[in-house]
Amino acid sequence: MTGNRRPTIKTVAARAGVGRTTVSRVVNGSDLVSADARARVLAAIKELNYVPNSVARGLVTNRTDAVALVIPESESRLGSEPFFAALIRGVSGVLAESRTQLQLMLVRDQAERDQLTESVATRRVDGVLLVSVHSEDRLPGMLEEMGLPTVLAGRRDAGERLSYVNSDNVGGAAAAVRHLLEGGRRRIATVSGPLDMDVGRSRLAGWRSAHEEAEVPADELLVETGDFTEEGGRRAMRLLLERAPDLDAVFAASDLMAVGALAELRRRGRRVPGDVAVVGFEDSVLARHTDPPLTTVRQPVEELGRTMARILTDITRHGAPRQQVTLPTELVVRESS
Amino acid sequence: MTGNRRPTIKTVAARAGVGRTTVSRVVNGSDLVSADARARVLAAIKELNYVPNSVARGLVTNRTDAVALVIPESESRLGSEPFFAALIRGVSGVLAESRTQLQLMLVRDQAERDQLTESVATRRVDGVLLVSVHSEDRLPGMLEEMGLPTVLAGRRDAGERLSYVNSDNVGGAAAAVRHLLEGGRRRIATVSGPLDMDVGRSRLAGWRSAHEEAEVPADELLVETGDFTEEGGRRAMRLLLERAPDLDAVFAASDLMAVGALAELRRRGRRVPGDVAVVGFEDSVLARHTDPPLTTVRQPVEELGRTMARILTDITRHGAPRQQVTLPTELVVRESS
DNA sequence: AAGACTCGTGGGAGCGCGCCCATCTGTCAA
DNA sequence: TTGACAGATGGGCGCGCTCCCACGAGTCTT
Repeated sequence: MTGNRRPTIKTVAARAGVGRTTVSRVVNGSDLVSADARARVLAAIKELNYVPNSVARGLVTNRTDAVALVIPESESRLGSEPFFAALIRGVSGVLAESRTQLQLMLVRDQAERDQLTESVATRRVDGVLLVSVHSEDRLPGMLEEMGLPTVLAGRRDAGERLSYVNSDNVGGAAAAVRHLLEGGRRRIATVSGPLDMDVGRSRLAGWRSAHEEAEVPADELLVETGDFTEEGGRRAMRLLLERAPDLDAVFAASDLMAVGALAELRRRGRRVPGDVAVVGFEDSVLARHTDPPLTTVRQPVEELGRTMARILTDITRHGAPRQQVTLPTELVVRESS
Repeated sequence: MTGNRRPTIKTVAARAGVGRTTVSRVVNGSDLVSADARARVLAAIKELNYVPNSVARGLVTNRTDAVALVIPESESRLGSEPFFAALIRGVSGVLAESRTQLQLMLVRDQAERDQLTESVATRRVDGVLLVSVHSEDRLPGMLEEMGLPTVLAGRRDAGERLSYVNSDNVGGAAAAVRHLLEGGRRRIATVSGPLDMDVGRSRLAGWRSAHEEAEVPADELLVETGDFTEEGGRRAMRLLLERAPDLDAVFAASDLMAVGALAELRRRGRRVPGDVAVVGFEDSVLARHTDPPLTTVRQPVEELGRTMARILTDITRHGAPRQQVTLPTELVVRESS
């Protein structure tokens, strides 16, 4: 059984008594084959246990049936992980349907990021999914310039021209703040995300717009920037408490930062939600396990992954044009508010 | 810039005024090239922005410089995710060094699993990393039979013949139970993992051996099987409490099951660690965020991933023989015990 | 009955690359 | 001067596949 090489299309053709082309047609589902020939070929394939060599096929078709998912390692650290796990799950599900391979690329530093362009240039993938792009990021542009279809998770800014799938960050943040206002809170602080990312700016904009809408002045003293990590949330909370001891609520732009804020509040002896209400963003697994369970804005991460994969597939397989999609978010009220 | 096709080795050869072979030699680092020719080729490569087509190369070398990481989707659900995230991080780090691509394959069901063999047979990868294999799993054997180097995370049973990297499950579990015994506990229950997995059996064996060693009888009534999920941990805890209301400690074979156990204990009004001490296994991010913070056995997951990747690379690149490695575990005492 | 189609079929060419082997150049010893 | 040899170089070939196009056999039309 072992020892002799894998059968090629030639072997199968000989076995079935037909030409290579006919075998190729059967394998690729062309209907320009007689029932008789098709049957013989299929039999031969089964007997020989033939599997087409996709590398050889890729050489001539100039396609690989694989896409890359690029994730910056620095931001996948810590508990941001649930986000990536859910994303991968969504992406993977859709890709499996279209028999497309998923190349995972964790990018640690700039060096690896540069290398990425090259690695992608060797035509190992038909398209790229890009996560957490910063505003000034040049990678997406470079990829498009190379003619490689690209879909972003989130956008670089409001004027994004590439394909992307985004959550309704403004709407979600506004809903969170509105909820706090309705609960009678008036000094609502926010731990924002990095302001060089659209997701950070948008969630902050939602915080502002909800205040505006309710005609409650938004005090800029109540804004502190975090970096989406637990430690960043803790640090921001500390600064906020020092600056505005009278705050009665916090909207953190991520669950993980909310966890940090909770820890700092506890350390300072502030009760949640008694003294200070806390709301996060994402509804990761974390949110159900904090003490108290965290009110948060649910972001459909898995659906986001699915949509990204679907758009990319549409582009690579069917030549579809660029698409920009925004998915709705939803407030999940638990006990921290 | 766009429009004209990517340069091939031929283009570069013409540009540099040398033959294709010389370009190939330069690209692949052969030293049978004069300094002069090498310089000209390198210049041409830079000018034309040439990147070798790895698909074409793969066709002739019969290598892809890619490996697959296969993860059963069912078990990556819920909060088991930290494990996979850390594993991926470790694997990815080592692979990046050897410029190897990582194909991620989430396998949802048996159908996809069958398809996997085929997909792997198309020679898109040089080797396979396999996670959470059950004892009767035939996939590893099939892969090896196809001549595809395979490294397992964990082993199928004590007599495993394939390459694997394992944690010291017996030792870790024994250390956990020993710790509980030293704390004066005498009725130590355990929520085991699935017994059709070596990891489940081994951690249970550790529970037994620590009892034996301390000459404390191990009551089989205190054993209940879980499935590594939070809900499974909750269910097992419920059954244990009904069967043995006098238990004063629980060793859960995973952090996630420990979380479930904690929830059930709280629901029943048992205080932790006052009434019942709880110890988990893995030391995932979860463990630091439970209430109270969870004592657990640390498993070096990222190192496990690194080691797997290293072994696989040694095999595919240098023809190294099979290797079987067991990594040490370490008890991390927090407040739940 | 002969042209005009349609359908099924298969061989040749070529995708971009690495490797084998023949060729060429220069150097050194006899 | 000649032969031997090492170093440098390039062309042919083939990896396994898809696609183009030519060809034969049957069917339909006028």
